[in-house]
Amino acid sequence: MAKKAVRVRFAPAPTGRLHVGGARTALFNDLFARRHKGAFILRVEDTDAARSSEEYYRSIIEALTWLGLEWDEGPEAGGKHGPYRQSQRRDIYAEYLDKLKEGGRAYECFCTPEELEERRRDARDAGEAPRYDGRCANLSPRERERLARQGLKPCLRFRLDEGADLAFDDLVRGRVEIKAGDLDDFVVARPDGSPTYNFVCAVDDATMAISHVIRGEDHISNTPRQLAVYRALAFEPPVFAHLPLLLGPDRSRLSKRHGAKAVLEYRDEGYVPEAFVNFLALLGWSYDDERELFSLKELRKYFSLARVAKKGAVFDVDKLKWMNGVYLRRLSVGDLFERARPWLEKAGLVGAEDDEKAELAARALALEHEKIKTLGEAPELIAFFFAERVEYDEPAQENLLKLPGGAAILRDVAEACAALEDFSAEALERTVREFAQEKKISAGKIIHAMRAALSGRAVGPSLFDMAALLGQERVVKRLMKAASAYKR
RNA sequence: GGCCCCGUCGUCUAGUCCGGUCCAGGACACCGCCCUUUCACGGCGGCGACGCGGGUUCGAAUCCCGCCGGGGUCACCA
Repeated sequence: MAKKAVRVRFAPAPTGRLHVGGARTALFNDLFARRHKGAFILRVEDTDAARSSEEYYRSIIEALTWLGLEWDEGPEAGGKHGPYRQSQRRDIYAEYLDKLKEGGRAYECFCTPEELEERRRDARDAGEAPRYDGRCANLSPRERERLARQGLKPCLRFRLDEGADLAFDDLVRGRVEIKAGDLDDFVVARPDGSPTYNFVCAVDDATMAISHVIRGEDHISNTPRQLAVYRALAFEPPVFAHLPLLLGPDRSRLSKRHGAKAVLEYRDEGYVPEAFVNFLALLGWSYDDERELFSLKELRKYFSLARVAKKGAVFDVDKLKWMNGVYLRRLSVGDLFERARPWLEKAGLVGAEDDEKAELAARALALEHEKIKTLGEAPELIAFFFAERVEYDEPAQENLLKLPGGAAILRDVAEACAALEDFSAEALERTVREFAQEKKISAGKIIHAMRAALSGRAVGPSLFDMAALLGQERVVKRLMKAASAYKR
């Protein structure tokens, strides 16, 4: 048997922004396609005109692009199985809808949404499964005519074959057994003729020659219905792989109620795509018992559905943050600055030009390199280098107070600094240590007080590096300022 | 409630198919120590899990049965 070419798709509905769950699904599709040298198709499921918007479509594309995913066919990429927006595939659906009708696999149903809703409620109250009872399944032509004359517009339902075995072999979960008897005749087209999800999904996957449908576990229950459509239309069904869901801290499906954010929000907070993708890949997939750092390229080489877990995974921001730090640390100081630049500009620390401010920011950031976890933290980490006046936070004030000799000592330190000809970190350190010894004060105390005076904080980069970067003038000024603050 | 899926440290997971090498390995988080001018980085160490009950077996996280727990889904939304 000739192996079918691998073709997978990611099919978002542009009714909202791309969230982490969707991003993970898209990523796994990309990885699977690359791993098997197949094609990755982007299909836009915009049949719900009321809820779909061009703006959401744009933002989804933006998010996928940011992640670094690449699709071979899609609305803009083109391809020979297009169009790739469902709103432009009406003719195709109409054609297959006709086939369904011709084959007697669809029938008109005159029940109104209100009636159906009521029946569902009753069934639920009676503790029964709320399923369509098939009352319109065998309407005679005369009855149909009578109902139509009453002004009722029928929708079209799929006629399920009660005896059909709709089980399938899922690449992640193994065999999933579902009997047709557990399902009801579902709607394939609304009264206005517009087709619904389970129908278009099957038709699209078939006509786009999709070989593997990789999607979230929440679609498992739709699979038998789609299988039934494949069968009725004599399509060869694809292989299915249902990914475990992404969970919130309470282990229910991740949603906005858990503060689940859109992918682009993570970008805006300063997470880098290489870390985000790496982290996402590990949510449900693993390589072995220890390796967990992978580039997109490596993921595309190693990914395997066989190693996808069945259990849902909780999205752990702490670990994402750690991983982001790992990737940030791997950057050269120049790259780190360039990537943090948008945040620095937004905070007003640097301008668009490469001037002294940019130079200072780049060097300051280099001193905070091993500490930064997200690019969004960059401004607050180095803001004190730019501050006109230093504000002392609580711990800083304490360190200032803990300095034996207080203001007088600080003034002496300032003088010593002012007297330096060579204002390098090394010279500075030598001077301060000698000074400490001379005054019989622990170097640590002086260093802590100086850090407080220079940055207003108790934590920060190596004091001498930071002082050297600040420059003699500012250092002396800030030390004197801190000394005078004691009197208050 | 029906149907479907899932169940190893707090979290992500390795191991489960082919039972012994697992008194269960790695990572994040947390705690301690070291390095050290603080924080961080790094190093070392610690805490911490096979949901429960039966069975099969010389031996079970791994096989079988039952139970319990969690989740998903039941739209003219996708």
